[in-house]
Amino acid sequence: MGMDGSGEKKIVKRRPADRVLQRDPERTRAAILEAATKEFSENGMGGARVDAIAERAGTNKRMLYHYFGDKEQLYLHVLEEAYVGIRTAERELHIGDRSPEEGIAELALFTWRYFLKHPEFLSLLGTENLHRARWLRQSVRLKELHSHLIVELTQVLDRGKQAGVFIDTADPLNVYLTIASLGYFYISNQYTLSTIFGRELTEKTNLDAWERHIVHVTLASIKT
Amino acid sequence: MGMDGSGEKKIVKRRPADRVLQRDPERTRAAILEAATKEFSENGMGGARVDAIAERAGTNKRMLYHYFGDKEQLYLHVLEEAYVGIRTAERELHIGDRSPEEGIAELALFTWRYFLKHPEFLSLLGTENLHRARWLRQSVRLKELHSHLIVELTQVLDRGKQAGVFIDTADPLNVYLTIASLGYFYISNQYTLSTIFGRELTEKTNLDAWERHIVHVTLASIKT
DNA sequence: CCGGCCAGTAACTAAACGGTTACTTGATGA
DNA sequence: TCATCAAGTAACCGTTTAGTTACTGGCCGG
Repeated sequence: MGMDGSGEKKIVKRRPADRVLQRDPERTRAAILEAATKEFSENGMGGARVDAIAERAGTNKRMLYHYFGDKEQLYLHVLEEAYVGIRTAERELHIGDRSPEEGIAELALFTWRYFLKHPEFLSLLGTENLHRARWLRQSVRLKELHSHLIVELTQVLDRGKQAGVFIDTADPLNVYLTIASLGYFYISNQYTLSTIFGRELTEKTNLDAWERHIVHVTLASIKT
Repeated sequence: MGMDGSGEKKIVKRRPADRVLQRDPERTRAAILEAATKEFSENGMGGARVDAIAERAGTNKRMLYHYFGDKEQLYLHVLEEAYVGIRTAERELHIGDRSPEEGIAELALFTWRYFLKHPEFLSLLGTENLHRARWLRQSVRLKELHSHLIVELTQVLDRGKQAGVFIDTADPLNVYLTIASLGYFYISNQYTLSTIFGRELTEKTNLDAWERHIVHVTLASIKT
């Protein structure tokens, strides 16, 4: 909070509390991006409405086009921001700090909890895949934003193999995809699943049970 | 083929080969449904275009509204048809015929291969979940079309537990969701995954490897 | 203190969209 | 054989949509 540009000089800017809605490019830009994230994740690319985004952001279409060019570029920014979000969070994670088994469990827990906390990210992934990664593929920003997890995961698995606790055939990408699969499907398909099986999957007890299940399955699939 | 209504009576209908495109309500209806399945699975509910469906079906909008009411009802028919498709295929499956382990493996293989063969079903599931199962929930037809697999799966698991090959905590729904997760995620997210990991997931060798992986993971998670 | 630039507004436009109307064509049974 | 009704066509309609234009107002450097 309280960012006031490059170095506070002469006078402190007076900004009366009763008129917060003065000019503020960064605030407006951020508001549009947040509103767009909601709109796109709730309605997909085809269902999202530019007018709705402007209204949700408390501004108007002109600003949206001013800052982001057009609907597609705005969507791309939203998608990029979402990827940056999970990659940033991943950086806090150090799965090599403890035992290999604990490391894998930690990765599974992190992924599951991140998905659970950010359903809009899963929704955007779904939209992007519906369109065959049309925008992701043309994103220069995301091309240089790889997940470093595969590297770390490879090391953890190798340590586990040498210690004799993991099977030799355990593959890093497979482990990562397994964890992601179990988390993604449960959350993104909760509505059809709950309807068909007549069981509320988002109840606390069920969520906790699935969390334990993911860790169990992942470890069971690679343990000797 | 060769369905000619209720009982062939007096004369065989002459239908000259050089004028196939005569009146044929069933053909037109089916063509619209097929075209709609493609359009909805490729573009989602919001992105699908009624004009595009009519054109793909080789007919016009009037017929579409004639047979299905409006866009939403047409979408519901498409969704229902897709569910009927997988449920019908499931009926061929008898996972209790052999050993418990083979039964589970068979279920995993069936699910994976069905998903692989019918990506449009996965896409429709994605669209439906984006909209929080809005249409699925209001479908009377699908309410009485449960998967019988959970029942059969319960029996197979019980037999395995009694034989001492499966752990006592193995839960039918969890097993089913595990299998579905691993298949669904790999296929529906292939585009973003391939882009990010720089590896073509749909290459034959990778598909085969993942098929084996699903069976391995599923069994490893429930074996004693 | 003021000129130019940028944040912000609102009304507008052309095209696309879902859905309808007015009409034609062809099969069928009394 | 012809009245009837369903199948099928095409042009049309009102609304919504992404994107634009013409304008207002605040702020900062010279």
